[in-house]
Amino acid sequence: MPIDTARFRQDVYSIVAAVPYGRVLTYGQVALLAGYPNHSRLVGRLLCGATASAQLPCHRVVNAQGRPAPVWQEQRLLLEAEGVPFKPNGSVDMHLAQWNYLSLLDLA
DNA sequence: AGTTTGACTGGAG
DNA sequence: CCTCCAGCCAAAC
Repeated sequence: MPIDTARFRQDVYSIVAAVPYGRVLTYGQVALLAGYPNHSRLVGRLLCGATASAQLPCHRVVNAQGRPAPVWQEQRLLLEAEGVPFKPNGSVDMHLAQWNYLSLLDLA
């Protein structure tokens, strides 16, 4: 089953745009929610071209280890400014910051 | 049309 | 915790 790139891109944007302030998602999670589990790299590709768009909080997307993009140091500053919990080694504390359906309970 | 690339991932050392 | 490696797959070259 081939991938619907146009729809995939649209879904990725919608998902990322829905991430609450101070919360993060992983590339794999976005790909999964968009309906294509093994396309985490494609998510990264799309967001790379979306950095210019201030409408999209693409800085709230990190890799599965909670590590920000090595080639984009500004991302860490943006996250810290939102109060995202970082561990001493420089990676996000995913246990606290990752956005999932359970996180919806905290927003109440 | 074939090869290389990468804002990924999970596991191994 | 760190780096390295193989698997991954559409996009870019």
